Amino acid sequence: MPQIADDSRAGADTAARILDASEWLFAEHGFEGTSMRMITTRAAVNLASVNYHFGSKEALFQEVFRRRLAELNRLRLEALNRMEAESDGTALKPSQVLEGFFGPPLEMAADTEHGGHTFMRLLGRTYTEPAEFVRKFMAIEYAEVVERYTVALYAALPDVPKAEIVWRLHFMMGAVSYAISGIDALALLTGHFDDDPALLKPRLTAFLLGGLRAPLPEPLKVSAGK
Amino acid sequence: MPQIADDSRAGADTAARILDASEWLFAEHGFEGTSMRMITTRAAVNLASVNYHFGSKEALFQEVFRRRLAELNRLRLEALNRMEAESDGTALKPSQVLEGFFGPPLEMAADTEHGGHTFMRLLGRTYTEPAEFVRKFMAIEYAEVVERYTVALYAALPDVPKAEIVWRLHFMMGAVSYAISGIDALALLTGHFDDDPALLKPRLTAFLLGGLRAPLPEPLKVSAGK
DNA sequence: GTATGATTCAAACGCTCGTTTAAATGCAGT
DNA sequence: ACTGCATTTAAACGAGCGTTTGAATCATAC
Repeated sequence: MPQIADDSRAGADTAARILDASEWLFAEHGFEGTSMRMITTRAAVNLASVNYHFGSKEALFQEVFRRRLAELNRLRLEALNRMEAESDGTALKPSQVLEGFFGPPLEMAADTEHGGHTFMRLLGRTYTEPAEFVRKFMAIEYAEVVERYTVALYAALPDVPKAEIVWRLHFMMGAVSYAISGIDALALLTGHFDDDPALLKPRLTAFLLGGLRAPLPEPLKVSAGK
Repeated sequence: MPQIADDSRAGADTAARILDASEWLFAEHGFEGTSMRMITTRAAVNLASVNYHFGSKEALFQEVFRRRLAELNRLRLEALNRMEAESDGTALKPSQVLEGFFGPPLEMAADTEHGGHTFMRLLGRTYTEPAEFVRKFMAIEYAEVVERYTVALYAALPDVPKAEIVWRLHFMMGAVSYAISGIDALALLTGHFDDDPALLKPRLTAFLLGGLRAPLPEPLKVSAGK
């Protein structure tokens, strides 16, 4: 094991190269489909260095998530804090809440130069890949952000039942996660997709806002207003 | 190799047991995470019988998809044919098109007794798992349904640019796929989810309709109307 | 320049993987 | 009862897996 996780040391760049290589490989082939030898070959480091620097393959996987998720959720909380400070106690608009929550991941997904896009693809597919050890870890990492943003959404949409809001947040996360990680899937299905990728964010935002503010479904209208 | 793929023969029930067992295991652990020995143990058959009946692990995976996807898309096309026959050439309502496209998978997902729910979880996670050999296969299997339904959506929403409709179909598929395959993910994130699962379909439909009919995003309004 | 401790390295560990083999078994039709 | 063929079975194959080992190498402080 290395002494400390310090960036200004000898093996620092080895560890970083492993993280970048494995991030891409995990996104491309999944956790089980990525072998240690694939990682160390791509990173151009010795096979044993993954275990030396991270302890195990599982621990490496978690570290890949930790460094990106921490940044992502920090940005989300910063945005929410800023908006709430500027609103003088009045409720935010739904579009503001959406921008705060989905803006950071969408911008990260648009960043193809620093691995952001790669990580968002990985995150998208990990939601549906229920590896026990990463689910618990994500629940912890997400807890504060989800709590803060659901409260903000309750206030932004006082007429929508809270359970409905939670569901719609769920639906929105699906649409976003899928839009990011599965873009080429649709290209395969439809063929023509020579469209400007910079338009993804406004397109998606408009769609999400429409869904979020949609009329309540019939079976709920009678017993709504919880 | 078995002579023919006939249900009324000696090994028919062995093949069916393998399909059911592997469907569940693939959904639970993914393709790479599921081993031949896990499958044959769960199906209570001999290890070699997978290769005997299906040829290889990959071929088994494809057969798991083929039997369910064929049924799913058959239902979708039937629904569309029926609705178009009853509409006397006038365009369908957006809600009808959505019901025809997303009704069958949602009902399949609600069926926990015949493996439908299991398969929809598997399908959801396979969208984001880009195993080359299954992507091409899905593209073929989906081609007709997507073509027919996009045309129906164009007619149902004459004011929305076609590119926008394709995008929104994409977003909707994400929301649905995620809602089906990732339900427990949200339960982990929020804690409380003792809600009636039968309400998923109306909730999701209301959300999708809202998104589908949302106002166009700002950057598009100027150059819209393609 | 030598001691010290972090890092890299080649090699090997035991294990599980998907697949193949050849013999055993079941089940017609005659 | 026997033949022919589909199916099942137990055993083994080579390959790749994640991890561990102990020695070689490097950087730094004296």
